[in-house]
Amino acid sequence: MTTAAADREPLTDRGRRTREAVLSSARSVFEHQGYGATRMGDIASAAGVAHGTVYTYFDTKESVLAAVVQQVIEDLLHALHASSAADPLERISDANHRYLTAYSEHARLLQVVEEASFAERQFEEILEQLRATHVQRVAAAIAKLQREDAASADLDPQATAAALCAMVEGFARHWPNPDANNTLTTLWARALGLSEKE
Amino acid sequence: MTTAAADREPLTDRGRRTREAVLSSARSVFEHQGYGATRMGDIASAAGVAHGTVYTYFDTKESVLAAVVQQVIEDLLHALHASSAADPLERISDANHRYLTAYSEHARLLQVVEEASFAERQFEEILEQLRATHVQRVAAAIAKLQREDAASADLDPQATAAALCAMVEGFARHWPNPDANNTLTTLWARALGLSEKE
Amino acid sequence: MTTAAADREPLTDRGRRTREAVLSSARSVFEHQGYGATRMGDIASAAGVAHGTVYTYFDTKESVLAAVVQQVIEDLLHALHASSAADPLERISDANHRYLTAYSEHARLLQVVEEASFAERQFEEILEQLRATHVQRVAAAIAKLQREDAASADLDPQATAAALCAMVEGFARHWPNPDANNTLTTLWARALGLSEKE
Amino acid sequence: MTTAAADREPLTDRGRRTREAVLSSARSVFEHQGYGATRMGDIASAAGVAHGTVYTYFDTKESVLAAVVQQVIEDLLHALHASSAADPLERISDANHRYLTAYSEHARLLQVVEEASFAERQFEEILEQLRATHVQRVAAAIAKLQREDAASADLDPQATAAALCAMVEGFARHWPNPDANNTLTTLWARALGLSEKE
DNA sequence: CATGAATGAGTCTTCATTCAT
DNA sequence: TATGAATGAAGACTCATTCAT
Repeated sequence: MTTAAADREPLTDRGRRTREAVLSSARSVFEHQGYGATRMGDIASAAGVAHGTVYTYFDTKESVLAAVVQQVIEDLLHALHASSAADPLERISDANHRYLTAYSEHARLLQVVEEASFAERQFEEILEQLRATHVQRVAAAIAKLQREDAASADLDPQATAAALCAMVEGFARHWPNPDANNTLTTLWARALGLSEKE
Repeated sequence: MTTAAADREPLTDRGRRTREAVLSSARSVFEHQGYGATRMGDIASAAGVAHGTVYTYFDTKESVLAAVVQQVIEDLLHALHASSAADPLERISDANHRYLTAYSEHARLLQVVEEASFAERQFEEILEQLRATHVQRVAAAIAKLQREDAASADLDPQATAAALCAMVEGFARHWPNPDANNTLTTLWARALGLSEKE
Repeated sequence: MTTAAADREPLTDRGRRTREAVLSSARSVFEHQGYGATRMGDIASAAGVAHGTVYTYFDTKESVLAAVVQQVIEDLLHALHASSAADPLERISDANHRYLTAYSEHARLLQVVEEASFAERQFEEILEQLRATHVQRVAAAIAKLQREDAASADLDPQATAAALCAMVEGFARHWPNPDANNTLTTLWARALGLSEKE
Repeated sequence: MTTAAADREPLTDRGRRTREAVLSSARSVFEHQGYGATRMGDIASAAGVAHGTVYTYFDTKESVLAAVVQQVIEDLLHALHASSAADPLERISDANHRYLTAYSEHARLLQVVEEASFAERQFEEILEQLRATHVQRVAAAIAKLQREDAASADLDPQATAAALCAMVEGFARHWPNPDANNTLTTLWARALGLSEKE
């Protein structure tokens, strides 16, 4: 609802192009060097602009990352929408697949955000928010499965969701492999007792 | 010969005490401020020694953290020993309990190590090594359960272990709660199909 | 030919209006923020024009202030004309009144000029010139009073004028109050020995 | 009562010497170049120390000036003590002489402080305080003269003091000449109506 | 061993001015 | 004329590390 990374919007096309170039270069440089090791000059060079030009659109290094992150977060939140599949198993597989895909694409940047979160509280909150959202959605999905008698009723949706989300995130972060989805879906299904149904 | 992060071993008793003080203060300061925000002077002040004294025992800031980390890693590796309980469920509960306990105790420092890992490759390797060890042990445990027919045979021990370890680590990091063990043990048991046995 | 600080004269009506707007905004901004703290962009914003437009009419920040100052100096010099009153006391009161009034009106800007005089020699000279003129006029007035036997003959007009001018300026700068004129006139009259007359 | 310019006190003799060198060089550089035009590096070079050494004792450029100023203000306040002479005229001459002497010695630095006062409020307050103190002391002296019937009773001590102090300060600032004291004393005496006595 | 002073490379950020459109 | 984007030199301040005592 609010564009947190407003800084200074370009008014012309040329400006728009420059800002995009800076943003895109920034993402690339951040991913390669991390937050702390990235110099504002690196970003400028990568974008092919002068040192000071970065400050035409962004106030600080922090706000450059914030702008980069905004897009990523939007993408991830988008990937978190519940699946509309009828079959419970498929729903889970679907959701995990979408999240794993999105997460993998942004994995390196998310790590950078985590690094930055030590220096700037803002990013800690962003990550917390993202995780909380993920857990909420999964908890809701579990509750729904329970109402449908498709998942074990004795599981606490909230705690279970937290654990399963941790698994997905951790898996995506440290063991990125193409088969991840199968493994995860199987484990989720078993953990939730999906096999009990019907 | 034994201590890898020794830098410069103290020769006198007084030296030994000073080094300990520095190390202990360092851990505390790192935990409170993070790696990047910690100044060598902060560590010195906290230890009640002069600025330069830290360099009597450690070559760099990095090596101070390395020395602090060493103890933590040893403790965590120790916690990873397989349980000797006879009951499979108990074995899992036992192992997770020990790891969660150890992890919680060192959670903040491990975060700091993660932060430092962006600046100093050394720490990235340490964390990777720790995770790999964790996964290996869990994979071995799963394989053993499978041989005992206590766990579903169709699970890939390696992949499953990776996912479950990710769950434990993520859970310990972001949702530290006292009931964690119950939740985790239940989910592990279901995921592994322990209930199928007998 | 007449305006010394012209930089670039506007050729069109629109230009004339823009230049006036910039000049007027500049004065206001300088008065509020001082010379050093004023950014060219602040002036542009206040005038409702683009950043670069200021440079259409002025070469440098310094020359903007110079243009602003010019008007002020003219006004002050105008206020320095000797009074035409017949009564000596009235002449003094009159002159001081006019100067104090003019000074008060421009007090803040004169302070700004003083600030700028540290960075740009030009303004130091302007202030010196203004003071010198003031002293000359007062010295002449004193000499005239002496010739009329209305002021003590043993006073050195030059030195006395310098001291009295310092008093007026200092008073106007640091203790601006509506009663200033009375106090000053009384002191001047006594100092000059006006009461001795008749 | 409080040492406002504490920053970081040296603990050793060597440190004490370095701090003094920096302070003394700083004063000299400030006087020559003004506040705004002085670079921290200029101060360091002048003191023969490395760039960073200045920061061993002072937090900011501002605090360097504050430390320099402190000594000056103390000296000036010291010069403001009332004269103990019996003769009223002598008392005035005495006091003015002392103040003019002290002021002249520090005139350039006081100008620099005035310059800095535009950027840093702290210095504005220091100058205001100094002026207020001066006025208070002079007002008290005038009141005393009035009680002794040595000065005209119809003068408002406060307003008169303000005007006379302005005269002294302005005179000292802009027309530093060796004869200043005679001129000022004469004018003060006449203005105060000292001649009326006896 | 311990101290604390000294070093100086490194970085972010500012902003007057220039320039393409 | 007017615009607003681009430039890049400049400077304050930090802090890990070294060194003289």
